[in-house]
Amino acid sequence: MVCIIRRVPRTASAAVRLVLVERAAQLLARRDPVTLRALVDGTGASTMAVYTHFGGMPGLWRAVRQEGLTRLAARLDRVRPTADPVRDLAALGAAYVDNALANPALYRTMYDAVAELDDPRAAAGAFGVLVAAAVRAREQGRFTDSADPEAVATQMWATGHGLTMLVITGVLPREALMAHAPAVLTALFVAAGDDGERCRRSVQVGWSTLG
Amino acid sequence: MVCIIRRVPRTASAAVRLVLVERAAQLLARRDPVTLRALVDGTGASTMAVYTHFGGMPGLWRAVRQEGLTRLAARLDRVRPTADPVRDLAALGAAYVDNALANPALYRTMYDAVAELDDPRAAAGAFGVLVAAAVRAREQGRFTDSADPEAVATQMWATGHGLTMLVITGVLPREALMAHAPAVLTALFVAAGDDGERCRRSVQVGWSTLG
DNA sequence: ACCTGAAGCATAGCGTCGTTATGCTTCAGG
DNA sequence: CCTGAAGCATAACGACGCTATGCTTCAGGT
Repeated sequence: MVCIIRRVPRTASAAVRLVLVERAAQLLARRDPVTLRALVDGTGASTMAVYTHFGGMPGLWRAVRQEGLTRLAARLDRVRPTADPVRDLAALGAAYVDNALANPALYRTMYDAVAELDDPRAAAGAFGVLVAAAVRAREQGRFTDSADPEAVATQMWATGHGLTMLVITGVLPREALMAHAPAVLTALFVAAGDDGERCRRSVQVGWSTLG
Repeated sequence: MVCIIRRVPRTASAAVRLVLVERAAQLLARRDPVTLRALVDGTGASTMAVYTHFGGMPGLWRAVRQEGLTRLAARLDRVRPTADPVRDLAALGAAYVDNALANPALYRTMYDAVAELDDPRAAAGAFGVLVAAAVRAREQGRFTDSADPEAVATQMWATGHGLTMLVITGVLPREALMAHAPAVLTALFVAAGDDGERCRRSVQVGWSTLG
């Protein structure tokens, strides 16, 4: 029988991977060019490390996108559900934007080729949190029965992504995001069936969790 | 007195600029890497042409972004205003999306650094068309007096950009755009004050101009 | 206890990238 | 006719991603 399990290398291979990905995130945050030689300069490793662990720069970028998605998922997990699912949806939107503004370069990198990820289930998981909140909103009668939770989540995602990108690229100021995001979310939730004034209050409470 | 007006060079300088920018757009559309040497290979010019006319690759990218904006503005100009301003807003959204899907690589390039354009007035002009339609909607009582036309236009832009980017990057299928865009637009216009059913009809008519 | 073979890594080099220095050609203005 | 600046071709430079090569290390079999 062929041994499928790869033997554990003497230096924990996963550790080198983490160091390189984190260094890439550092370079991105510092707006430094993420070059092969700049990556390994700080770690003491040689350029070959990128090829043994990632198979080349495209593989490293894939890992970096995965890291961005992991941070996003962790940030969304910090949003604890409450009795008000519409507030929760707004809070998830605020957390999403908060994460993007905290790591703008990493956020942009994610969407360079988000279609090809190492682990697509991580993306599905993060999106599932949004859908789950929308389902609860429908169960509690805030959204009409004909409202599709996946559609609401998709529209939230798309609008949030659009506003976030325009702010990150410098087209719109940060204040514009704070001004428009709650308004757009309210419009979407009201269209899904929520009562106008009640929705406005829920969104305001949920969005204010951003600080 | 010093002559400020530059003399006309023997080969019309503007022509070379246009050729190079168009070649860049070709390479982008063909998904070929836009390198300095690939640019000049087809034109018979040498690499120096890029430096005499654009001062380097960043300058060329600026010109390419401007070209993308010009095409977008031309596409939006083809939308003739009607008696129904809400229909017009939806038609402008459809034209925007149509242009982006026709030139996806050029569209992405535009937003790589849309904040730094050669001629920001071109962007303001294209955006102004959107604002003007929103103003007409308010004047005709479709939107409430408290609705801010610029806010509606900004929210339309952001949501359209988000949906478009998700489709271009391959996250969402094209059908998703056709399914969600009219719904989001309707939600925004209803939030601005339009009547639900009337808005739905106007958006459907305006969006259907996409074909 | 020795041998074997694969994995991890350092070094050196390749081709291509954007960029620049240099010199030739062309032509308007005096 | 002379002068000087603009446009362009050539060649070269440093930095980039990538790869070929050989050394070191150590688990697993005999």
